[in-house]
Amino acid sequence: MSKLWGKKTEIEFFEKSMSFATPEQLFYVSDENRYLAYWPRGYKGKKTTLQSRNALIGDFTERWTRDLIQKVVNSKGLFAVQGAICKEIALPNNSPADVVISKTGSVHQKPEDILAIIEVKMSVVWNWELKDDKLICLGDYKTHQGNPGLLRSDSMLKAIGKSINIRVSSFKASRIPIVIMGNTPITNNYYSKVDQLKIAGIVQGFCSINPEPLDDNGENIKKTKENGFYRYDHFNELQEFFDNLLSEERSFFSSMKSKKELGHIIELANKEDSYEKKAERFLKLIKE
DNA sequence: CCAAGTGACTCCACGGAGGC
DNA sequence: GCCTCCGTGGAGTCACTTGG
Repeated sequence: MSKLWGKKTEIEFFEKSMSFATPEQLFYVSDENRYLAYWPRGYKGKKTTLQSRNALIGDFTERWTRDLIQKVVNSKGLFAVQGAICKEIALPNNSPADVVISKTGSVHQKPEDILAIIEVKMSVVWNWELKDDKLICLGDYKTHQGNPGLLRSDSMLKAIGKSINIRVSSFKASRIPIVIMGNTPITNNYYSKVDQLKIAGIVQGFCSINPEPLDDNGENIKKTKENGFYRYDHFNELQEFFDNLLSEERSFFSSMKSKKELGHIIELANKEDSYEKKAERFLKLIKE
């Protein structure tokens, strides 16, 4: 069974990165010459802002997610593609999809081949110290000054913005589910927002694949009321989510019409024989 | 009244596009 | 082929708000 995100994943990130990057590119150097992943809570010494780690952790987490999703869809004969480009649905080469589930393995994608879009928003969660070439975990995200992953409000806003951008890009994007994958919980003032985004059909779910983001069994949210956020604790749980997500085609729809127009559209759509045909007619009519 | 949280703003590395 | 510009993404800063 595949492992989800945890301390071992972060050790892997640092060890892999240190084969080509210097410690100064990966860690802050404190006043006492300690090498730290984040500034510890309460640290009052001189601080700098590390930039060189950003691209590395971004690439690592996207690759890691691609590999995880590939295991989820392997049995279906599908592909998980990192950095997928599809200009028609607002995924140009300077802002590609982090990971997509597709019928083909190519970076250049057609809208009809894409089955799901996954936006990865992950970072280093725990604090680490590099000491004598060894990595020591100093504590969870409550013990350092950083605000990792989806706990940052602007990360949430970026994710929402990118999702809406895809939604309004083309009618071809309307059947493609969008999932935001992080490795932290979300803050409580986004609980109702993620549920509303799910109900409105903009985003099909924010999730964390970090089963134990806090040490000592620290309490953290498992799910919101309407499953707009969900923490996956096992690979099987994640597998079930994607099985369900890919099992039946859905359609996103939106518009701004008068009640009179809408009533007319419903009346016309209702003349069709089956529920599916009524839906197809309705979706066709509201975009006219 | 103070600590924690929030969000706008800023920084910087990277990589692609386009000009020369 | 080189250089400059610019968008992207992770992360720190800081003024302000909120809740205990």
